[in-house]
Amino acid sequence: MKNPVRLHARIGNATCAQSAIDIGGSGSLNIHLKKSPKNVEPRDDDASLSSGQDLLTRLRADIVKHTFAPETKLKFSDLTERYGLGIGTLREALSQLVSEGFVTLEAGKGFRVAPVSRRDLAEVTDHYIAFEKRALAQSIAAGDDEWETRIVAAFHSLGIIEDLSWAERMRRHGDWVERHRLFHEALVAACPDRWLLRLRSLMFYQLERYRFLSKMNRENSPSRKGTEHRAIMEATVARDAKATALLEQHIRETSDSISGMLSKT
Amino acid sequence: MKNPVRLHARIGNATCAQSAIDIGGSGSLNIHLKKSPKNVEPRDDDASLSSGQDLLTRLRADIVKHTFAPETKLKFSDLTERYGLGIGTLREALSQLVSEGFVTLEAGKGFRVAPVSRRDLAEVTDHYIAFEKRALAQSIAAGDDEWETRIVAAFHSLGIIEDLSWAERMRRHGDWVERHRLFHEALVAACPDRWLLRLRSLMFYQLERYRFLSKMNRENSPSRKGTEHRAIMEATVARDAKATALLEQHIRETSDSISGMLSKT
DNA sequence: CTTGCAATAAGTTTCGAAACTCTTAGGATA
DNA sequence: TATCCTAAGAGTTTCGAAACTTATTGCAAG
Repeated sequence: MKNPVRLHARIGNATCAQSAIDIGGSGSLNIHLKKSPKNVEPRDDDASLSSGQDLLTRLRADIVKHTFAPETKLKFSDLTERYGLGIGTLREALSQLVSEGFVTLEAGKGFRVAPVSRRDLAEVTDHYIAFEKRALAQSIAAGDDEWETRIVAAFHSLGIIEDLSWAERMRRHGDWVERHRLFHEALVAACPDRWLLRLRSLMFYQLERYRFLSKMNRENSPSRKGTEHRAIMEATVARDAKATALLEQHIRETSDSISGMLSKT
Repeated sequence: MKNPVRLHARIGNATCAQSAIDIGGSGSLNIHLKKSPKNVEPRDDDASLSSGQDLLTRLRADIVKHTFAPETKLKFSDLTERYGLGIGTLREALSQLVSEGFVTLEAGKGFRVAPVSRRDLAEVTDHYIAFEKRALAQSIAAGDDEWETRIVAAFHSLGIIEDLSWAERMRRHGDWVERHRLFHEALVAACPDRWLLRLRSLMFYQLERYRFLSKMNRENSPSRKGTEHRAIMEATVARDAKATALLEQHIRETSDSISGMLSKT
């Protein structure tokens, strides 16, 4: 039970923490520069941030995935056991999630998962569409070869899962979520407006929480998604202005189907 | 040396009425609250926010006011002394400011005040204008008598300071900042889109940091501001659609003048 | 049965110390 | 002089316990 020596459990997994509000140019585009093997490097790769930042990613993912249902009370006694981290570290991560809108904090009553509603979904959808359309337009205007290539790669990676059978897709849903996010990030990666990317990212994660509902309850026209993604990808790479319209339609259709589910509540 | 009893220094009156610029130093009063087991003090006053949330406001205000210059390292040894709070509490507040974009965090290197730049100002300005224009339009469409009245009141309160002489205005600059914020909040208060208000607020505070630069360095056409505010107020209350155009011009002029200052850097 | 009110339990918030990391200074070696 | 190694110092990150607050229970009185 007791742990006399504090050992920062540094598991070597490469799940790097990408903050939803990541501004910096920590893009995956960066080519790894090989360093001389004889020299000692202060840090191997990009700073796999401290366990606190890692926790932020895990907590947000668990809320997005509805591991914690909306309005669930987040008790520290439960959280410390689940994540194996101290109270202070947990408070720090939860505070950031308050700023991002995933968690609410009432003085003296602790933290709760933020509620969901049809109205909230409608707002998030509208803002996300507005951000992503503008970011995509700017990205199309400014993107270079590397940007194009990354989109094609991300689309292919996503398509591998979308072409699977229903059962297999459900089994690898975690992968789908990750690759879907990377695909949309690749589309807008060349946008030079850092704040626009930041705001887009904020809304993306909010919407992802609703998006997960659709996967949990029912499957919505699976093959269609893949077709839409392809059309968006092709129009974008062709620098076709109608890419933004396709993107809007793609997002809105998904949100509308989710909104229908929420009405039952 | 040790302090066996933790006494939350509870200064018994309104704490946040005027955000005093001079917070540090030895200003902490030593109020001894004897805790008798029988006597309970349930109705001391309306319990204000926890000291942690209060700290968040103070820290943000100090960054906005350039009490901590951009890119300043925020050392806990300094902060604990200045705010009289523990490290954990400070980390919690700083984490939220990271999410809001006021502070950056590098693993192992601690917190720093986020940098400012001409480009960042341009982005923040554009987003803020877009948000506020939409929020104002929706507010005009949905506002009721109470909303109108609040705007008129906020404008009057702001005008009292703007009509003062230059020296007097500078002396009460803290009041001006507060009332200016309340005026703009009143304008959009009837907007039903919660996320739009949230995003607007985020950009407002970012812009306020830049706005403070203009006051610190030089005065920019003082009487004009008041005229603009009046025009915006009147158009809004009249539900005139050109209110948004006036608002945009008002914001952009301010930002442009600040941008000119930043170019020297 | 309902209400009021202690006493207890459950949970939150704060704090400082210890573990850990990064930087810098000093000195030895070639 | 330049380079590398070590150690001390400064600063950060984490953790759990103690102080504090809210919710629940138990019990007596109306």
